[in-house]
Amino acid sequence: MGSPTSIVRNMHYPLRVYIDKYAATTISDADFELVQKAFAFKRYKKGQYMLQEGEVCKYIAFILQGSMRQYSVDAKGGEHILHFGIENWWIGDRESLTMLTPSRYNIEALEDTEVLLITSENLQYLSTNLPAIGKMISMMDQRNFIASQKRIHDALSLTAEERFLELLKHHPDFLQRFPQTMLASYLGITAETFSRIRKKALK
Amino acid sequence: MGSPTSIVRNMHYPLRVYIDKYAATTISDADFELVQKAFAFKRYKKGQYMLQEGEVCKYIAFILQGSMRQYSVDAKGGEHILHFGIENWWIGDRESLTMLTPSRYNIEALEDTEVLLITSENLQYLSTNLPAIGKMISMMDQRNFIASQKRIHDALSLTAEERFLELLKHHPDFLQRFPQTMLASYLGITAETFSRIRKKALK
DNA sequence: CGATTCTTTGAAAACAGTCAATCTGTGTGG
DNA sequence: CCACACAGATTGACTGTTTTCAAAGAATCG
Repeated sequence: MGSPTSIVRNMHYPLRVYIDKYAATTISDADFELVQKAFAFKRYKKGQYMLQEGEVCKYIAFILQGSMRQYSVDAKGGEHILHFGIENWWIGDRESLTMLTPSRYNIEALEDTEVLLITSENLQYLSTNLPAIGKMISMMDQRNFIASQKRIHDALSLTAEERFLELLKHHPDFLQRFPQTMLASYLGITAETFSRIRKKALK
Repeated sequence: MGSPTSIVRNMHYPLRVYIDKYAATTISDADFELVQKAFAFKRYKKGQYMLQEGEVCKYIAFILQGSMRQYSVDAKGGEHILHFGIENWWIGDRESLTMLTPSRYNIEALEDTEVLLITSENLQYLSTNLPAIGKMISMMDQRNFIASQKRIHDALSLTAEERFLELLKHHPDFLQRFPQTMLASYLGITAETFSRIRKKALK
């Protein structure tokens, strides 16, 4: 029999912490065995794509290490970043995953990245059979929704400079981690405007 | 015993249609009895508030008749509409409801409005005891999330005119139903800009 | 009707985007 | 180790879009 550490210290451990945190319970070793089996480990090299526009998204990823961006490309070729995924965040196109429709998004690794992938079926299975996972998913949806509401509010009501300051406040780490061109795209402004605002705001 | 029509034709009927549609099942009469008991009917007069900033949101509402707006007020007193609720849509502050935190939003009836209210506890209860409701809620969350993603994308990548055209395409009824000042606020532009864009786009 | 709110229009100012040039840092191959 | 290429960042001048302020006209409600 494996000692507790054989479960605690494995590569799925961050996911276990995440589940316990958002389901507000402690998942049993037996249940977590099921969870582990439902997720597949995968590495992406920097620049590699987890999803490309037009494909149907087959997995949602839990990021163990590294980072990814989810972005769309508009008619004029401009890229718009909808979401950055970092450690202990999820990334994937939920719409495409469950509706089985072609995705409008690209998901690309920004660094060498390690993730745990789960299919829609497995997620559904865990969700209906393990109450903790059901709870976690509904919390996840809710957090996503709340974060989206804030993002909508900010995008519609704040100036570029105010949005920059919000980013600085809530994700100061992003400033170190991602190139400014991408942060600009995330805020819905040009790289030039980002540069000017940054200079002005950090004086 | 009531005939089937006594269930089918009552005021909760639109909710039943909604559940069947989004849970992709037919809910039994017995289960729907439970649902009916969990919801409370309420009328709001035009201009009346279902929620005011600073209060904790106690209910989510399913709109039977009429319309509402959910909006925030910024530091300079400007109003920003996050969401319009009309027949067969939900309205409420999910964050405040489940976190029990004071809401940043106001929810106001724009017409005389009839709703079915449900508390967080009752929603939780139905969700865990009636599979159809659990399914419906997760679909609801997902639809909300997808709609939010689109709204973020539009707010960050489209010009005011393009956003107007999107509104015209997806919610042409809104143009008739809500004053332009509110539609402008929903799109994140001023009433003056809305008026000019409208004139230009509808020529 | 009168009062209020909503809509339109005009002119000036603020804001952000575009285009183009330069600068910086990084990594690669010679 | 240097030179070069490349991607990202900065700066300036200009353009275009949206806001702001102000005033007048239209619609709605009590």
